[in-house]
Amino acid sequence: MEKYIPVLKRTQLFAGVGDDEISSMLACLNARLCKCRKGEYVLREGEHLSDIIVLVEGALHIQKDDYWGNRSILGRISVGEIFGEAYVAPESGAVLNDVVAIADSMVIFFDVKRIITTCSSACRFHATVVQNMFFTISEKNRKLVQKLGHMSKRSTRAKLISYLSEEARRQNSASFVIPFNRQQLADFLSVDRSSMSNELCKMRDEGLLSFEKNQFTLHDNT
Amino acid sequence: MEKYIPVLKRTQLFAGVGDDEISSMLACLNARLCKCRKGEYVLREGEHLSDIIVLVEGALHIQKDDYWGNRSILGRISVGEIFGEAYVAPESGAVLNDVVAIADSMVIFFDVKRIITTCSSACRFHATVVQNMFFTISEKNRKLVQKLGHMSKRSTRAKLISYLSEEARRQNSASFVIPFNRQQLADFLSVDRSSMSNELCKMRDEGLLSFEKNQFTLHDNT
DNA sequence: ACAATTCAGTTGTATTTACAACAATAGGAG
DNA sequence: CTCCTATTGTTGTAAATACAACTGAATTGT
Repeated sequence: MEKYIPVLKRTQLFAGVGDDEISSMLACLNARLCKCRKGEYVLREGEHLSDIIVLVEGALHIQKDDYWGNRSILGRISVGEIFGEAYVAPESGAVLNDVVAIADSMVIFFDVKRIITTCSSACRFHATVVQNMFFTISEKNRKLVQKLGHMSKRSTRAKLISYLSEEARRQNSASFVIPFNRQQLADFLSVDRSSMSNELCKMRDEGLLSFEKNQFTLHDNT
Repeated sequence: MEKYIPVLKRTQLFAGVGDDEISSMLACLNARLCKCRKGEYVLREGEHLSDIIVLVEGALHIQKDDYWGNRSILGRISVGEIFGEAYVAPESGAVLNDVVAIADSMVIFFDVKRIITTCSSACRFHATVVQNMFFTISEKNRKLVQKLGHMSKRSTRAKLISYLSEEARRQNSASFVIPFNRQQLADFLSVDRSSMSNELCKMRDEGLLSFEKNQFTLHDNT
């Protein structure tokens, strides 16, 4: 497990914690290293979970099969990311998605109870990790709320307006760069790329905004 | 502030904590009571926040104005609920929505740093509150992920299938009751009620499922 | 029993979207 | 330079949705 300390050090969860401290915390937190070959399940829908998991090698897919067996891929987990944090509350019930290794992977399980129950004294940085974990989940929460705000709009245009308004505000400028190309933006907003491209051009022709590649500018229409 | 201890006691945040302990924690956590008259802003978009807030009287709306000034109401906060938890991470940036009192209200602000930094000994239940807060946010997170899963489907039918499959699984039965009427379900999935009703009936006619009022049954189509 | 209200389903139409297919452009690799 | 690919915009059509208006059933309150 020691092998992965440099990786852990770069995660949000262990930010500000030194190598030695991480090493001692691995024991304190009852960390368990787990190898998953490509195609194996890290989490299976219906399981109950009381751990937070960190991916330290490889890559994972979050996927889901509906009642009739149709599969859809909801997201990807990359090295350094944590997952499973949404299921650790006693009342949260079973895991809702499958998590599958799409390459040979290594994950580390941390017992949540051990994390939130600050230990006596042994590891000085335990409190830091608790804070890190809290902030990580808080930040995830914020991103989810934000995305849900865009997605709850009915039309492609409304979704675009919601997203672009947000970015303008976040970057504090009517002119800003987005971190997506057209296909990625369409995927992010769950709309068809060509329809979205079409709508963007209509909005441009109406004078609402202008853009070039990933650079957008919103216009006042006062 | 003492007046609201019975309310606080019933919140998720203070579950399992006695009246006396809550009383002493209010000081320990640097709780600040704040009165908001109807129409006043509890949080304003763009603010920075380092507190978790509990509504103890009244009701609030979460709302948002886009770049061009169009307002939309994203949700309602009722007595006992906590909010603001998505913005307390140092890297999370400014608040993204306005929170407005729709009735004369009372809210209590808790400094997050005080909560996650467990104090020396004074309040025995501090650790319990930390765990409660963590689980509350974790659970919120789970609900958001789940809803996002439904909302990311393109068609009304796919959204319904996603939602109903989930409920069937959660209640561990192909036959189950949903906690919404048709209008509420449509709002939840961000679709038009009549279109949804139409689609539900089509699915019923195709033999995919059957329903009566809020009781749904999914059929195998093997 | 009666009126009023809420709720679910139905229908028709105008609008919007998805989808497929294709054109134009830019950038990179050989 | 030329080929290849990725990206974006464009168009037409079929399908799905929103919207408005209405019906009928169930519920509630008087």
